[in-house]
Amino acid sequence: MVTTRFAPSPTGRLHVGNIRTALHNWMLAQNAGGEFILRIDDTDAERSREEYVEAIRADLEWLGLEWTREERQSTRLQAYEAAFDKLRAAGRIYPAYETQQELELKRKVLLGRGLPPIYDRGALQLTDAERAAKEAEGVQPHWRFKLNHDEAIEWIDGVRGKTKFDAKLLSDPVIRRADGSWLYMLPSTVDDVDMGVTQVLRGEDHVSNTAVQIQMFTAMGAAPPTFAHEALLVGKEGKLSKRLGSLGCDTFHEKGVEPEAIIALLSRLGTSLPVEPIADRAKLLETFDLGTFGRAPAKFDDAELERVNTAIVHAMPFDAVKDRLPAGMDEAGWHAVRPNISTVGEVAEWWRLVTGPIEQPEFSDEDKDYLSQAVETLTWSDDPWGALTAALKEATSRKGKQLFLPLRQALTGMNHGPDMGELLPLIGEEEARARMEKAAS
RNA sequence: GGCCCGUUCGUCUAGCGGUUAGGACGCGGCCCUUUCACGGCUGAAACACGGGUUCGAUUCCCGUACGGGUCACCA
Repeated sequence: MVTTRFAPSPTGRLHVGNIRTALHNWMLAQNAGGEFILRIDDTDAERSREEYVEAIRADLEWLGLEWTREERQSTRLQAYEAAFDKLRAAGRIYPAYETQQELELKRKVLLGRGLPPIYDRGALQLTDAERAAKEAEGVQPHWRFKLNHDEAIEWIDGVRGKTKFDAKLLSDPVIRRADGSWLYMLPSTVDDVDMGVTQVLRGEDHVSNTAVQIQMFTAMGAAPPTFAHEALLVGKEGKLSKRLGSLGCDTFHEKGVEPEAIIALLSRLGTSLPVEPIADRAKLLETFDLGTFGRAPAKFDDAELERVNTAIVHAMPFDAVKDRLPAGMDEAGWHAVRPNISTVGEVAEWWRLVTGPIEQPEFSDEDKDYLSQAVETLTWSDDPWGALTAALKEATSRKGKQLFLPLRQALTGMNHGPDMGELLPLIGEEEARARMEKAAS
């Protein structure tokens, strides 16, 4: 049984980076017929907001990434408490009394001396008397997890291969604040154990967290899940997030981007597989493989998303869009207009040409004569446009642009647009006649 | 600054000692077409730099440069 999870903290909307890891975890679970857990990491009561929880659910639903289980860290406090007690009893958790300012200073000093800014374990040197003194002063401790410096940290990463870490190069992480609230590291580990998570796929920014958490799993007597860390997404300019962080589902929604376009792009970007406008998830799922993931940061480009979107829209069947089309637009209308749009929202601009009213340009006398001839020539059939243009070609010396353009302008008011052969039957004989007569007068 | 990862056409990448360095998207041209789109054909376009190792390096080793990540009482 494969179980994956997506664990956002509800402090903002989902953005491309989030969406990507959510998607990949979902795909992993789908391909294995396993579970995909949505875990709301809301231990930070200050920053977590209920509206974002709802937005995250709505975004995932919109993307079609349905989860099989939902969990919430704020409901699991007693589990963290139990793990904390157990680890503390085992000597793996110790109290520390430094203020944040002190820690920052220590880091600055180390950095200034060209040393890695690792916590010096000062709290471990404290005597019982010193600790008692701190407590007497009313200083409440925060708590750190004590890493085992002698234990080699090693795992086979799903995308990076064999990965090693030296625990001495890591700071003992603070896992709990003085006020009793929890930081990311321990709850996440406890959850992964309790919820039976078997595969953790997350961004490269978590590799050192993984090193720490592997020791936590071991300390809790649990087997760690398998880990995979994908390279991060960078913007077109090569810089991380900044702009990417603001590119969320809401933005895409507003711009008329189809969820399928986002899915198609994000499931292949940064892999050795080509990005293709594939709307069929089953196909995407078939080729999804962590082994194809590159280790270099992948560039996310808006323009590429737009291209994928356009291609996907051009291939969308009527049934998939009919609920979003203007009233009265049928399948024939959709097929006529679809090649001219890049987002579904744009159909309205073109559909207007069928329903009217339209605004015609001024025609020269010559064109007016031509158009009145066209009105007389017009006959209605399965293919009125073909018949009309063929007859006019025969009867006049016009050809090419001269032949077609005045007709298009009289019928639609535009000099470009959807295929007239498809458009004319939709406009209808009566309306078409009226438009041409008006243009000719 | 330490540690980790990376650097192949514009972009995403294949490559795993000898290849005309392949593909996809994009771009140019031609064909089709009233326009756009689609489709077909075709073209331009890349191994960061410097040293090794080797008969031979895109591929292996070292260094340099550049980029990314991390070293939080954020997740």
